[in-house]
Amino acid sequence: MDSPRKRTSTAQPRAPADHAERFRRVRDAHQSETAEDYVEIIAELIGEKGEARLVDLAECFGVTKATVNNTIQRLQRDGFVTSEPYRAIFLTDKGRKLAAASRERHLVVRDLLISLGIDPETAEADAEGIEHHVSKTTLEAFRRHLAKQRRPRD
Amino acid sequence: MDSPRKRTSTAQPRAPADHAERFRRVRDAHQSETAEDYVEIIAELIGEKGEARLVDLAECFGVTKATVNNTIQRLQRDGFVTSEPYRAIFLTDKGRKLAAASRERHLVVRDLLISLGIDPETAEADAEGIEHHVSKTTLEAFRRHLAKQRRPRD
DNA sequence: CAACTAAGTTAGCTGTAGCTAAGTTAGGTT
DNA sequence: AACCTAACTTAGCTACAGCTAACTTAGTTG
Repeated sequence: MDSPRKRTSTAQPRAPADHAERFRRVRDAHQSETAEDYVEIIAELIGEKGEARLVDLAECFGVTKATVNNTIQRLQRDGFVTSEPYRAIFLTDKGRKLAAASRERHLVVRDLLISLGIDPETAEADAEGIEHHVSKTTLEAFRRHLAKQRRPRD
Repeated sequence: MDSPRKRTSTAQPRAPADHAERFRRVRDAHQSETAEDYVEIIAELIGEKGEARLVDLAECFGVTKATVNNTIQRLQRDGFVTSEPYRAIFLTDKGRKLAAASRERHLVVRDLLISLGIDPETAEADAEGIEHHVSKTTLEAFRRHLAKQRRPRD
């Protein structure tokens, strides 16, 4: 017996080194990353070309078609996309919502990095990894900072 | 035939949507995350108690001892730690170096978040996920921003 | 309309990262 | 010295995320 997933909210009296919960959250974020990245790109492709093909996704992510196929099946299972054999991939409502939120967050993160003097190239690249770990609270703070930057004297 | 891992630096003439390289970097970051998190915590435990026990790591990360055992074996294989059966875990030079760098980066990221008005609690939590995706360039920019904050009139 | 090709699928492999359950070992207690 | 118990290990499972190789389908083109 050894189950670490229990203490979801036992209100430990200020655990000495409560890393556990934080790491749990990072692990959870990793779970959602793939979905977020895929729906974001799918939305982009649909916007650009009207549809998202498996081969385009493979190209975009730099992985094989087989890998994309696997992932799409998972995303379909989880209700983010619809796809029929040999046909293009489309987003469900759930997928579209996630895509919009992800995109917005991505842009905020990227712009924040730029606002700190990071070159757009690097900002774009780092935002890709960072975005998935930015909590609501932090995202809000980023937005506030950007707003402040835009109208310095106020 | 379908290998996406080839184009390491073929200097494509400004690829239209060169997401691929970015995503590749995010995947690479994920690879190193575990190592960074572990050596950081191991260093901390050694600092506090003189040694790092498997059971403490399990507690810290909120995973089972079996999982930690696996991970430690991988870290040993990769030359970050030394460990003998039923004994505590210690860092190699390589491990210590990684731990120091990770810790420093972690602190910079956390402090940057705090400097943007995020509460320390959240900053600490988000830093945990974000730190692994902060490039050298970005880290430098973070440091500059912190330095500027500390002496506003200059 | 036949055939070719690009797109998509399937099968089967690897490695990481988690888990449970059951077994060992080391070290402290009696 | 014997024995408990906590710490550690091992075995065997799941899911994700990648790969290659081989196959099928759809769509274009001669």
